[in-house]
Amino acid sequence: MIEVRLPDGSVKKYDVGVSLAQIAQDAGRRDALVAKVNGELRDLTARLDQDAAVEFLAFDDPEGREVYWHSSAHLLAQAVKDLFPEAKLAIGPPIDEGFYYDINIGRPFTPEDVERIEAHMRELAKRDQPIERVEIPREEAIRTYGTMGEKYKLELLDEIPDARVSFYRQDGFMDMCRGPHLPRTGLINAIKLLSTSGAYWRGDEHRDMLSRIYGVTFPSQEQLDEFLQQLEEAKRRDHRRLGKELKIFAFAQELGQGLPLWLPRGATVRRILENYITDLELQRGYHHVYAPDLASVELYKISGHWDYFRESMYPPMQVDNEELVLKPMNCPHHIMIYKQEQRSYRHLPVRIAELGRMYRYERSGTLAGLQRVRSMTLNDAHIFCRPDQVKAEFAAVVGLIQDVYRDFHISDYRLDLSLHDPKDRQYYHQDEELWKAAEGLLREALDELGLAYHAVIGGANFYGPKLDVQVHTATGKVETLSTIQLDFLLPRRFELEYIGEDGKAHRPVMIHRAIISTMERMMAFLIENYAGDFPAWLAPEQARILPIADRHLEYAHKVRDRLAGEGLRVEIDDSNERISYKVRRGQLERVPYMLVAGDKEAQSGQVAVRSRSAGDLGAVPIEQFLERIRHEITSKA
RNA sequence: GCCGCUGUAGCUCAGUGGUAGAGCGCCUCACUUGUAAUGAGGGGGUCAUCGGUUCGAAUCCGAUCAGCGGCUCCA
Repeated sequence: MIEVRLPDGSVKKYDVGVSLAQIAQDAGRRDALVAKVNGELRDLTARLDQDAAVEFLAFDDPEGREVYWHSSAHLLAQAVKDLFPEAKLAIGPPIDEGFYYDINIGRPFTPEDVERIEAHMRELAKRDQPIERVEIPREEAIRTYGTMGEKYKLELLDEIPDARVSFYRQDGFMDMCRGPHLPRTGLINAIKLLSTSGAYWRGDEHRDMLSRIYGVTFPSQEQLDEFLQQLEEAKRRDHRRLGKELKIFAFAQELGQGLPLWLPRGATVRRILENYITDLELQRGYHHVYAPDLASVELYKISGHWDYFRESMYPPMQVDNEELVLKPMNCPHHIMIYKQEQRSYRHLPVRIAELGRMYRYERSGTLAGLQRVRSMTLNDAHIFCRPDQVKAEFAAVVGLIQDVYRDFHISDYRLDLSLHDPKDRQYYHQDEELWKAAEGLLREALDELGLAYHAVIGGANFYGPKLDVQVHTATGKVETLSTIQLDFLLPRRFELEYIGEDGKAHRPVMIHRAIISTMERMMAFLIENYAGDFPAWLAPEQARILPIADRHLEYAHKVRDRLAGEGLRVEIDDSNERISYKVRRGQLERVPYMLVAGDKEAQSGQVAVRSRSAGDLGAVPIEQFLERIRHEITSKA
């Protein structure tokens, strides 16, 4: 007999060899998809031969869902193999929201193919086949896959050192897999294949282009419907759609790809953002500068951008005896500003900031609305400091980020510690000592602040490691908003110095940082985060006066002048329309306040206030409304 | 850049080999209006661009450009 301990603390005795499925059934866990035995995920079909702590995971558990989607990927592969026996399977993992499988059938999947595959998956699921784990000797696996011509599987097998490898079998279909998996295909009820795309084998653009099919599955149709509805909701938040609707920015084919136009309303919001962050930085000891958009190639040869960043730069243009490029980064310029005077240790840190316009050649397929563009203005700054000041400066930047995020109500983010990949000799400078020093220092600084982060190998810049603040876009992608980068390299390349207490020259450390990202990306993020409803302090139009009839126009102008005189952004809807129509238009254009002005209001010096979110608030004196919106603006509510 | 999909009026979309349509927006007129659409009339598209097939192309084919979903890359 063995003892099984369940999460509720109860202990049950079982015969050796009892299946986890049996235990789940006894525990009344009909929703169990997979088990965790002594903290390790196991198939429900697995058997126990010694005492263990067992818990069961259902679909509502992230790990349970992962298994569910992993098995769904197998089901997809099985369906494809049935319909396209010549298909070569690559990999099919679960992802955050669903799963995919990379497959090569020698041509892309057509929408019709996908429909057939989806239908066939349903059929296979309905057959409710048991999913079994089998372990076979490595040699046998190589032989089998060899005769099947499964070249991707063979390559994967190459990297598995174990003598025996595990496979999962359902209904005659076998796939090499570590598992675990669902016990039966019948648990997969609601199936939707979402999209197809090309994907390089092993993510390497020099290798085979495979066809990837994305899908998602749920235990019930209701859950699937809800998921699909959420996708629709997300589309409504998409900054590309809202940006057009709300006349914030635009692209023109005649202008070129990735080159956004800021329309008046967007420009207004941008100006507020720029003033906001500039003021904050000035308060915190930054000095704002301006640098030209063009610079000599020489500058970037010194910095190393020419060697490491050239493919993201626009090609140089020859003018007279100079070779000029559009600047892809602001750091070398700020370095030149640092070098304008001899610096003493007493002057450090020197914090040089700029809303720096940059141009980067991004590959056309990567451009996305304002999230990824080719001309952008970065809320950039470079802090030149002594080594002993790095941690304090780092902490100050983190503090600034936290303050700013509070103002913008940003709470859903993740910290990535982006480190260099020593194997990538192409992109990273080769001084391992410098990497060690910079990365070590960054980790220390983070640990001292008690910040939770996760490390990303290969995420660093060529000159140093960084801390990236990652946020989600409406379409579910992850983008960097803020970044803090530690750099020991450029000070050396530019031979930066400060005179120390000892009267000798020392080398400063550089911190590159961006708080509200580029104006473009921040704008995209804010549109999505607020779903188009900018709070009053950011709204391009804060209030709109709606005269009831023509005879109220004069009063409307008086109100406008009063409010505009206070610095508010106010318009009058003087169109020949009924009030309900003007209200409707104001709501659709997301104006935070509408001020209705009719006979009553004109007589009493009032406005009937309508809030975008709360509706009709009744008539109040103009001064009272002013007080209300002023408070709302200063509190950034 | 690569793979796939898409491209019709300012916007959202219908039209699938036989000389271009709707709703909204825009303009004009009337109504002078009280919190999410007043009514009537009007203007507006070389159907992304270029080339081909055809008696005839928005429709079929090719190329180019742009957008979208991914891959790769990144603020």
